[in-house]
Amino acid sequence: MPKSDSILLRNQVCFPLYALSKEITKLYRPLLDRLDITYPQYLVMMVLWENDGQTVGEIGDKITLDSGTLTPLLKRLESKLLVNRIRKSGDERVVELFLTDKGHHLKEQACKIPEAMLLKMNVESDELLRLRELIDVILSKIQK
Amino acid sequence: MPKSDSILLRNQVCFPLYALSKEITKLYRPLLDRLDITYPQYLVMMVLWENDGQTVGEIGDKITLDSGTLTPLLKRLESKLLVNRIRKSGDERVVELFLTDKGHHLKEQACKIPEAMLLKMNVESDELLRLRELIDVILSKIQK
DNA sequence: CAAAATTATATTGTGCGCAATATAACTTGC
DNA sequence: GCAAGTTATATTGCGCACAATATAATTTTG
Repeated sequence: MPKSDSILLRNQVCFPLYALSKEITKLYRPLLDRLDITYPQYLVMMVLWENDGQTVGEIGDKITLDSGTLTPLLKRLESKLLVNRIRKSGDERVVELFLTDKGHHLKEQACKIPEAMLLKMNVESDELLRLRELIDVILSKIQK
Repeated sequence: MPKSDSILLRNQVCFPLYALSKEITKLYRPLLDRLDITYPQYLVMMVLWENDGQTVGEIGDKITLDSGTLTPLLKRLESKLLVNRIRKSGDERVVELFLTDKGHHLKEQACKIPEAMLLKMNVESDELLRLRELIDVILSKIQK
């Protein structure tokens, strides 16, 4: 590729990635609207469904979000009555997140989302698998 | 994969994509800070470097952003004296964007960014090419 | 040619995303 | 045991991202 072409949008690698990420969030939106949560909120709920009672920091590590994003997001989940934010006795700096009954129950509805997304995306599962493998390789190289 | 695993974060395909997109924006940031622009602003500038004098709508189509995002972003580029927003004579609804001299000159610095990013990402160019091909396939399927 | 429909951008409101900073609680060293 | 350093979350400020709506200009239609 001639050097003069390197600044053209169509030759960028990261732009399609940015565009695809946004497109997929848009595909999730109508499904998540029915649960009255957003995509980042859905990520937090998945983390808690797998393991209830995690701290803000543990959740943030898993979904790569910092407290500036998580604190207000978690307060919104609390105002929707999906989680409780409880300061740890013994170390008052730490806030632990616990699912409410409503938060636990939401999992039953959420379970249908992955399959619904596969259908909406209209993509071969083989392609998705290759995409994930490739992304995982690149992510691990970048993050170290 | 058992159905009960489908809601686990580690089994999601879209989460690594979301995470990688954010990571890459973070890699761009120090490079773009030197030009005093953000990643979405950089995308707009690339579109204008390739073809000056495009409308808000044309720019939005190319980088998949709507006027709610672009109008304030373009005003920020204008306040940095990188572009001029000029209402088209003959159709006052249309705003055309023109690079200033400063905007044109910024391209010379920006030309170094793609190569710098490749170095920072520490990824085989072969892998990046495969990633882009895969993403393009999936994007085209989703967007139709 | 005037009312209705369409088009293009702008505005508003909500929710991320993140850097920088603040605050409060805990731990360590002397 | 207390001052200094560290840790965990919270706050602030700015810039996207996008849905919903508004506004204004143009085009279409009867």
